[in-house]
Amino acid sequence: MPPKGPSSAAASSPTFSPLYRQIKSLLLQRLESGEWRPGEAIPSESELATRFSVSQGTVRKAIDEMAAENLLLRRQGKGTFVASHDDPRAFFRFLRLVPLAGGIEQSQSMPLECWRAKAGTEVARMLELNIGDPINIVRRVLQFAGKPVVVDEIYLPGSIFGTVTLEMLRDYKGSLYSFFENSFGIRMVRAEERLRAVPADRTSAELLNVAEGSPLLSVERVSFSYGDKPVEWRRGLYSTSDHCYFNELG
Amino acid sequence: MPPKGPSSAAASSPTFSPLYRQIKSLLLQRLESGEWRPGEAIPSESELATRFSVSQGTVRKAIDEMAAENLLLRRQGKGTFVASHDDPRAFFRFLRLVPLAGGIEQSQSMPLECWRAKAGTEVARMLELNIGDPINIVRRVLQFAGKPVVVDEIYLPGSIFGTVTLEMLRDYKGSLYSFFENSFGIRMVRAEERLRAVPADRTSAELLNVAEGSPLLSVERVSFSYGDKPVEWRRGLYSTSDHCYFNELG
DNA sequence: CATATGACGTGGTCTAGACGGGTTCGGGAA
DNA sequence: TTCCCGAACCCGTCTAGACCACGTCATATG
Repeated sequence: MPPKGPSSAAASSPTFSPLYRQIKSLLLQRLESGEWRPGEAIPSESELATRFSVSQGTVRKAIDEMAAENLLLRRQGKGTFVASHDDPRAFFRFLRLVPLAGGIEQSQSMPLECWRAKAGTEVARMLELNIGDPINIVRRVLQFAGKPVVVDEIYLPGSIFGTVTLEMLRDYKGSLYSFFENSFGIRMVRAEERLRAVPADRTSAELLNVAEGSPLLSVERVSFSYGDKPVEWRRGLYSTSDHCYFNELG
Repeated sequence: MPPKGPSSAAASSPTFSPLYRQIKSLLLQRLESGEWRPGEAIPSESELATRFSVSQGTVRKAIDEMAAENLLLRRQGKGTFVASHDDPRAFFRFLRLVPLAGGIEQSQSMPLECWRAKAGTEVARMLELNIGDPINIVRRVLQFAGKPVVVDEIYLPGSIFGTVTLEMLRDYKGSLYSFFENSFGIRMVRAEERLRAVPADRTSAELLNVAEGSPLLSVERVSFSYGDKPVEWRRGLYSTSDHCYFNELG
């Protein structure tokens, strides 16, 4: 069979994209539709190749890109799997807090409140909602080695999360994103964070056991699911007396 | 010619690495030795393939990885180039500060002091030096739109930088890393940052035009050159009233 | 029953060759 | 002289097929 490629047709068209990117789009659709769920294996490279009528190398290149974006996880000898927040490796991708003293600590989430409300202007803009749309708001404290280090306020669109209750949060063992994934089928893929230094307000100071007005690290985050759809906005206040936010610049 | 690969010899040896990684190592050596300088083009894929007696695809895979690490820059039709901090794209990789209001601002570096000293315990540990080794210390202010936003203290090993003077810094137009690259042939490849919120000390507060004790973002950075060699340690205090530290979590 | 052994399916590596698309430059046509 | 077009060279894409390394599982063997 002669190479087909993007020859004759569609070449140099304004919407042209190479074959492997078209394959990637198809795979992304499958992920987004939930046809393959987090943790599950997707079909083998050779099967996908025959199914899409392309060579194995083309499928491989599509999967390579998706693996580089942490959407898929390749395991030699076993197969290719949909990435999941249940995987311990995924934990530290979204929580960049490390102890100043070194070592690794286990974190524990302590939900405080959880209620339903209507989106204000800021939350609506961040989550691409209309003002007044139903949202869930969660307030929680994150502890390291038994000491409170982070106080979070988390906003989730009601349209896709339905109703979240304090009980559900307290009962779930594991990270919040793992909870979202298993309870609502929503997988966080990417996030943008904006960091500032701010003085502690009264209530946060009490929760974190620091003096009112002392410097805290403010971390505002928008998380995106498949297709760059924003599905979470949160603001965290980090006490950085014993921990720091670690970041790697490539 | 039959595929050679890692067959027969060296397979499953403890120090085994695939061919394309060996090629990558060879290319890294060339970069490290300065045989190919930043901004220059490296030999074409086909020439490297014949030179190393491997297929072009193997060279391609080695270069792909290095391009993903921002060590090389591919340009279709032109060639493959050694990444350089002169490239405007490299600017924002190492300065994650963006205006809160949006938009893009030009930054300007204002060197304040520059002197030679001996490494203390902390700097020596960070830069893998011996205590007492000569170092250069630079203090500077970074302005955005004419307003001071960052005050930096920068430590550079004297063994590789020689002596840096205030005049050199003031005369150079461009980023600091661009200066290091062009004046000393040292290219920063990677960096680790640790962020905390701290109260402003007296001198920093004056330089940044904020109240003493007000919250500042402390950013400690170790920068690495080729071969993960630490070649810079710095601490910056960021005023985050009009700017924030932007980070993307993949 | 417990443990080797080997077949089989998976991703990982490598090769060889073809063609597409971007860039540059020189030579021929207007 | 100016402009256009093709050659030459680069990276980008795609194919086809080979073999390797890893993991699993059924089966044979003690």
